[in-house]
Amino acid sequence: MATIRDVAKLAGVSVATISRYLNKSGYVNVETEQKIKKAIEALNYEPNAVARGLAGKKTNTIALILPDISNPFFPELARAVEDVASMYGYTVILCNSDDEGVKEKSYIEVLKKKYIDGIIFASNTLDSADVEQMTKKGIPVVCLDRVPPKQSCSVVRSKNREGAKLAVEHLLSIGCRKIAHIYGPQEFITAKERLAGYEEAVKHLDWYSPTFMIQGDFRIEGGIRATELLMERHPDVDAIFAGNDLMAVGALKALHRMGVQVPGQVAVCGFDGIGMTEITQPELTTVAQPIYEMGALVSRILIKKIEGTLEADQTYELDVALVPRESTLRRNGHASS
Amino acid sequence: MATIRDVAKLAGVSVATISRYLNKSGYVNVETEQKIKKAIEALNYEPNAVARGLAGKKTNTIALILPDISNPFFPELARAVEDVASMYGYTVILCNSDDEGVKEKSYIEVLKKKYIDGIIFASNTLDSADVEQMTKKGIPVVCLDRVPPKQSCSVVRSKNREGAKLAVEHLLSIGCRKIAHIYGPQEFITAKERLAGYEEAVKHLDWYSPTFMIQGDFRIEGGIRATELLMERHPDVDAIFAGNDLMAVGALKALHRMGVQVPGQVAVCGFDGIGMTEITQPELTTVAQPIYEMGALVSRILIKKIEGTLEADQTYELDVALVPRESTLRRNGHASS
DNA sequence: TAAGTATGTGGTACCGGTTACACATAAAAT
DNA sequence: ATTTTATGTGTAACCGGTACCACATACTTA
Repeated sequence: MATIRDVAKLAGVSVATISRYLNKSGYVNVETEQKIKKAIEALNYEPNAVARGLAGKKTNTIALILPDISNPFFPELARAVEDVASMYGYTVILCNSDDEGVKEKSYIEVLKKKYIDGIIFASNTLDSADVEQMTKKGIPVVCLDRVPPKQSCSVVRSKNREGAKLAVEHLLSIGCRKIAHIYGPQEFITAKERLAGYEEAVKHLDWYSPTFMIQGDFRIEGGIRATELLMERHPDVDAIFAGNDLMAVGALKALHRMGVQVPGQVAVCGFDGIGMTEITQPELTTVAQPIYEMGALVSRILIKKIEGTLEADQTYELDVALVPRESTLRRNGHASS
Repeated sequence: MATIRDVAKLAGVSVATISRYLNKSGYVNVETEQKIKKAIEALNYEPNAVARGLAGKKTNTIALILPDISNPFFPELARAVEDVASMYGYTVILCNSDDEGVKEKSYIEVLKKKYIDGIIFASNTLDSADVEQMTKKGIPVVCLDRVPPKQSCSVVRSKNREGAKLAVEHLLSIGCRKIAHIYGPQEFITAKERLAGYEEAVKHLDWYSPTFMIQGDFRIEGGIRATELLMERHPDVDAIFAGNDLMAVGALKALHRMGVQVPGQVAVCGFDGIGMTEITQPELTTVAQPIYEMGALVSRILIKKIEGTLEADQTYELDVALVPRESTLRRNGHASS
């Protein structure tokens, strides 16, 4: 592999000139430029990114720390992040934290040592102290769907509370009377907000009772269990709003096993808008987040922070949209009494 | 950030000794060791990975090039690769090639410049010349589910042909008479082999005809279209074996729209064993590949090649397993005539 | 005409590690 | 008593770039 000094020698100029030519920093004569071009061509020279990284403390690499890439929410997000990153000449390192603080920290250690240019957090454990520590060391951080207490970094999120209300309103509008909510683990701000939105939307209704709220785990299995428990406790429920799509899928599964018709007897609505919702039977109504756009945005923001084009830490709240599908098809008058 | 020279100064020794201590290469006196430890502690020293990379031409980074992480087959694979990699102290770079040669090549360019230690290919376009070029430059490559013509790298794959036969046999065993096959794009060796396996299994049966084989695109949409075409052409089909799960999901969707009962009138079987197969209604029978194990294996092999523990290029063929589910429930005698 | 400015280039220290080599000492082998 | 051998440490070149600074010309401008 040829080095910059080889090129310099062959072109008959100094390495400084080559470097200036490569980075378009400073003056280079047109004729010199031609000679350099030829030399580079002849030697098949490619500047070494590691050396550049060492000299310039910039590696053109960002990290994406998420709980688990095999959670169906994240592949699309990761794809968006990588698309944008590669468009800007950055490379993406993938980290699965399983939402465990220890793993997150250990990734961060490694990433710092590797002179990573910035980090996207879609994982949950980190507190604002950790984030501040990063940003102070000059490593930009952007968070997804989580807000460190003190605004210590930019944040991209979507309107969970509003989304939850949208879901409830939609369920009411199709004639549902008793709408239950399966909420996710309250460590997740998304789960908290969706629960809050649900409560806000239903608390004024006469049937309202905390017993309609039941905990899930943001996964299919938890959705199943919660639904079983719920239907036992409240056989009169005619709609389930799940805190995310996976739990909604679980609800669908559980109801099907119990022989309960969806949407005939119970309507089901999820949250997130993952691809899975289109392949269930019936297809699942969901409050869709713009997952790809979120990933693209978070990536773009990070890169702008890295390149100094963006200064202030801001919170970006993206709109969600209700996607009505078969699982909440309107009742023909004969809504449950 | 403290450097090795700071540590050396504080500990009152030379950088060489620090380096030897850090890498456990060469002698270091026990007392010196203690002094170094203290100094490192005091300065909160962390060796700089980029500098190490430059000096040692080893970055402890591998790349995973796949078509698209949002294709449901790959997240689990990626997770496995990353799990094993991080276990061995490696970091994983994610690349989405969309199966486009241009993108693959451009990723490879970047990766080479970054002194990446090795590459896992789960993408399809590369020919053996490209691979050879890599391996000659000392960058180990391991391929997944694709065999470069001349064995120029290690390969991990699964028994596609056998799997296809398994599927056909299973469908026959539950009483199916006319089994169609939706095959994937023939650029993919997996599609080719599964088609071959199918043909081999059915060509001796009296109803056999090439018209039972129909092309899909390895995605849901293609599965739908192929199924529509197929049912029009052959209303007498009583089983569909799809070349992958996504197309099987498409088949399920199409049949449902047509009002065809699954498995009552037509049984459906997929291939791959992605998570989605468990959430369709009916749940989908599939020939499951050990996706996680494949990822873990491919990652382990790559790292062994990097570290020189493994020499010869080998092909690892993993077993597949038929997972019978609702979409191929046994008929009660009344199979279609 | 002198000073100022835009253009063009080279020398070299530096980024933060690794490692070959030289050198010193103490213990073991001959 | 002398040569080996094992142990321990330091000097400095090197990995392959970047960028500051000095220096040389050629035009402008005052």
